[in-house]
Amino acid sequence: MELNSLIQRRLEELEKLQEMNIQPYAYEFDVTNNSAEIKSDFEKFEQKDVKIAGRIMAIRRMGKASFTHIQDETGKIQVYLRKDEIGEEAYAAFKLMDIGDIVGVEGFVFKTRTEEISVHAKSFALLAKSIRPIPITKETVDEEGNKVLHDQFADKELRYRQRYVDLIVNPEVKEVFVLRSKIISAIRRFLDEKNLLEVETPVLQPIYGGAAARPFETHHNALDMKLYLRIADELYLKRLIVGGFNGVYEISKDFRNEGMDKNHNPEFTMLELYVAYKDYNWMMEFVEEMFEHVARAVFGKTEFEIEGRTVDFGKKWNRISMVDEIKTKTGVDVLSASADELREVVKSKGEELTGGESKGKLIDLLFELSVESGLSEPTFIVDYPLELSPLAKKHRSREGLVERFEGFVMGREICNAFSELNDPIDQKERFSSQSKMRDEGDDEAHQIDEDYIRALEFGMPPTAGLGVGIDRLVMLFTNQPSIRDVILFPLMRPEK
RNA sequence: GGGCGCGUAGCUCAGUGGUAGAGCAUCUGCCUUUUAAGCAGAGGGUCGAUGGUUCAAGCCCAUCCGCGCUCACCA
Repeated sequence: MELNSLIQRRLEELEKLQEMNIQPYAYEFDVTNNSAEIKSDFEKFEQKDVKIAGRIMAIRRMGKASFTHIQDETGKIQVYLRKDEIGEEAYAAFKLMDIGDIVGVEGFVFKTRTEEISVHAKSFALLAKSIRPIPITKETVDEEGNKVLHDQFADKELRYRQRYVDLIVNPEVKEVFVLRSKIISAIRRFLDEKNLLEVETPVLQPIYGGAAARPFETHHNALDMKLYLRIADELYLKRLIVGGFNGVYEISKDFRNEGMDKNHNPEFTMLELYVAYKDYNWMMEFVEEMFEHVARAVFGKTEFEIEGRTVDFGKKWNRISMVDEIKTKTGVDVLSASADELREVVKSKGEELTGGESKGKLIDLLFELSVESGLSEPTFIVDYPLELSPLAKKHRSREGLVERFEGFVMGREICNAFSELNDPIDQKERFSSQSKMRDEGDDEAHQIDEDYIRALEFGMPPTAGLGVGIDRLVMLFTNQPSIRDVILFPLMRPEK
């Protein structure tokens, strides 16, 4: 049947209900219990009165009695209604109910002949009429006791565009977002206990910085000025370290005007944190502790099955030197090699190059080609080429490197950290060379932030900094294949 | 941006050039412990869009739109 006529029919039912003096959009309902607690503690509830509310997900009418399943926030429960008990009028009204309607039920808890825990209705109330049909999914149980879904609402486009429908009919989706919320609060609790201060820094920035990425641009009318949506929080948070906070963090959206795929959404959630008087060695242990804390607090365990492999966050992470590992895998000493020599090696790996790549970029490529995909265990890649890291401090003992690490799990980058560069003279030089790269056409090179230099000139203590992509972290812990599966409303092209 | 694939009823899908289909959902009737409830009947379509080939297009061709997977770009 055509959608409009399905809606039309429900609108007619709505009118009929109004003629029966039933208000189809109620103001409140006194809910006393939810489906999960009734089912998990049946002995306590048996024969006791409860008031539950939720969405009708299935109706089975059998003349003068009916069964319906209603779904609340915690799950589904069956309701049994009899004409001789709820009355002629109420039963007539129930006949006008549809799948999707939101109702409240008062009744007592019992088990049917087939042992299903149910609510035997004494009365029911329509709380909100649904006039648009929801996708119908049905569930059976196979011989081995597994749930089998029929006609599942599966169109990914519709699921992302109409997430509200996805959440109604695909309960495992709701699970993921509940876990996401719990993961983020576990992180907050951990950081608060470590005496870090949660702060908020500008989303709208006149100069963007803190990462290599293209920004979104916007315009402020009153000041008639161009503004950028932040690509990172980094430079503002470090200004706060200059200002005398010993530890700060921010969990917030960043925006990058770049491609979209299963690891990238234009807006995404970042955790950044900075701690004074610490370095990147300290930060590695901090990361290990934080991941273990989240694993235990949210999941009560440290071992996870991810893509068929076991990952244990209860153990120390591997630590691998970036340049040493490249040398082990390829025999190339990237520090002594010239850019041209590296270019040849990368080409021999079958990579196509444009010819304009910097030495740092080539090292990064070589690393990706020879090492990165093999990193399934939690691993810190340590000590990056200076060219790739304009905000990180030079390595205390190794020429050409900075004190930086990235954490990888299952071959995916999950965090990025360094001993923060606090030498204003050095920082100025790094910005200058970034500026040269911009002039040479690298539109992702950093802008010069004079005010940030000024802040460093006042003096910033030695500081360790960390960035964690929260969406990717959630993907990891919930075993979801795409970033769109951990973002409630991922960016989509407009409809039509 | 490249490659591959998909787009048919509200949902899940079949339909390989000759009268648009199935299950669920919807509607009518029967049915007081059912459960993918059952039985009997009925309605429901711009086959993503536009153009082309053909006597004839859901099907073949082209272009466009949207989505998915993948590669590239990108932390």
